[in-house]
Amino acid sequence: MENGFSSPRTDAFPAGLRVLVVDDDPTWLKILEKMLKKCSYEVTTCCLARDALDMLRGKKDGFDIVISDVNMPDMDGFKLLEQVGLEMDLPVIMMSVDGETSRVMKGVQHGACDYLLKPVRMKELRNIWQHVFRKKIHEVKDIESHEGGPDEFDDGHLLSAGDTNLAKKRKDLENREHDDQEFSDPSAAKKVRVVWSVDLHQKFVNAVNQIGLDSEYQPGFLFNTLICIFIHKNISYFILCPSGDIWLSYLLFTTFSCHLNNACIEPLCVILLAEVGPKKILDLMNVPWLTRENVASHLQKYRLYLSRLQKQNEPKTSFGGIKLPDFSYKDPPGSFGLQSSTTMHQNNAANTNFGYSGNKILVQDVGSQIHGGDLEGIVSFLPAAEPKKALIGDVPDPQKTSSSSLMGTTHSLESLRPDVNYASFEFTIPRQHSWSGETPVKEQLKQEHEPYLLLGDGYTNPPLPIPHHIQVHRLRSVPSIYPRTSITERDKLGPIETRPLCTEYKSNHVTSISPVGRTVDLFSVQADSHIINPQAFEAISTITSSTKSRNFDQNCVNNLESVQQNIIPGSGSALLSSHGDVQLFSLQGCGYTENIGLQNIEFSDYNDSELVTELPSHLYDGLRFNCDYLDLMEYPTVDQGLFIA
DNA sequence: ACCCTTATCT
DNA sequence: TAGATAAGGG
Repeated sequence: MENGFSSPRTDAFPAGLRVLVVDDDPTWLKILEKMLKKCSYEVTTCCLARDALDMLRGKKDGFDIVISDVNMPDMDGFKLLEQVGLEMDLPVIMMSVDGETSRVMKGVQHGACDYLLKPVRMKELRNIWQHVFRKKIHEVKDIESHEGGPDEFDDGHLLSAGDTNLAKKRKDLENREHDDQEFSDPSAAKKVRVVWSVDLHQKFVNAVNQIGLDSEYQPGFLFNTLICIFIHKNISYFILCPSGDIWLSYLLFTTFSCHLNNACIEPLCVILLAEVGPKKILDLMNVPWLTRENVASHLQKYRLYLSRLQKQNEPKTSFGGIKLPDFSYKDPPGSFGLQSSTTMHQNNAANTNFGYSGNKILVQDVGSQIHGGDLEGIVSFLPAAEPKKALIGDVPDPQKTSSSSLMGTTHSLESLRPDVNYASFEFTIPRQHSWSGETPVKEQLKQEHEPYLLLGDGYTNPPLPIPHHIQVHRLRSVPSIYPRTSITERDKLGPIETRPLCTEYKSNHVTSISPVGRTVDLFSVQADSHIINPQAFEAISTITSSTKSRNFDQNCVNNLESVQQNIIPGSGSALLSSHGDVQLFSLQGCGYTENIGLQNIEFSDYNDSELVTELPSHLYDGLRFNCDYLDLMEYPTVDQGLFIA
């Protein structure tokens, strides 16, 4: 097509692809339009085949590709297909709810370049550009003399087209033989090394950063863990909501928030964790010819690069001048794998350096003065028994906490990989309670091999004035570039049996920090002299098990109970109760002898069986985060562009 | 079946 | 060295 992607000829080639969608069903039209737009395509819809034809005729070069339903009242889809084939050389994709071979064959015979089955998946739509692309390639080839063909694509990535085709084709092979023969000729098969130009790398980095920022709900995509920190009666806690789906986490959190709210507890901050994998990056990058393997490979190098970078900065890596224990007992920068509980145990004893590791974040209240090395008051956790499986039957002794209790816990999990995840937090709390989002909390996220047990000494802290309204002012998403640590067992959650009681809790101000670059200097964060509750964040350490809970109601109740039971006033250890997905930790600072007093938090609502419902999809919208959190200024730029070169 | 990470290859 | 590929694992 001469029209090619003339209009969209931009960096992001497939973006702007002009698609004409024809379907008599308005609902489908809408859906498709939405999906296509999501792919950054330029979409035109039409519910009548005739109109479609008219449009095409009247606007030659107006479209790059046509997607048409097979069954339409005014004109058979095949007929349309035929006409288009005759009059204009546009790739046409047919679709229908019926996958009968003969039909598909018919479509193909009539010249369809693809045949999609409804419901159409995003993936498929994302790939439709290929048809246009291929056509283009062929034309260029035919002309041969055109050396400038590739110029169409500024990145000069065209070279990899063949590779792309093959790669993509591999997957579609089963049902797309036709395409294969038609498009993957020998010449195209030549594989070309992908060159990660600065531009491309930038896209990569952007994608990484974006993960965790994109607030739109996409099942199984993006976020999957949420952490909420709050203080109650001078004791800080945090809730960990690991799940395969951030929204589930969010719902759980939301629900919990309501109770907190009732108890006049305000979350200090909310952190979202997201896993970053080649696939997601690839999707976000939206670079057609790139393959997952390409990204995976690059990601590997990137991680190495980051760890190198980190190592350089290591000496500086101390909190408030405190030298942190180093747990990376093993290995070089490259290995950030997750460790088994056992390993962790060992590590605990060992001293090593910081390292990154998946989904482990380190947040520290920089403002508070932490005494390095002082591990007294180690935060402990008490994984609660999971109702059903009771895998974690025994609650470790809070006192023993740390490694030992962890051991016990994890060991009881059979095949289940100890879904243990430690997180330490390091952040600066901007003075006051200005959780208004105006004072962005800067957080330094760090990843390390080991749970961090940083504790401060006891301080004498004035009681915290507790706001009456809980509001999540900040939501930070923190995509982890490092391998996941199985914080979650995604998708195993099953239907949520909870009902969001306070959807209004959705955050209004979400700020995010750089997912990746965090290592490097976020430490510059100012340590405000007026920390709200220094003691509160002395240390945080958490462990999470991903045991699933079936019944949120029950769990919540259990939670509460266990919390109340387990609280050991003055123990200085953290206490945790958990139902599979939400865990509550007390982060009591040393020297504090106050009871957690969650009595005020009522979970009774959960007892209402009527509340047990599946997560209504419409809630997603309601829970959609606002996007105003994208404060890019907060992004460290460390990694941008540094990698290359 | 799919995706991820790591190690190794080129 | 950078990127591809193979291997192992969840």
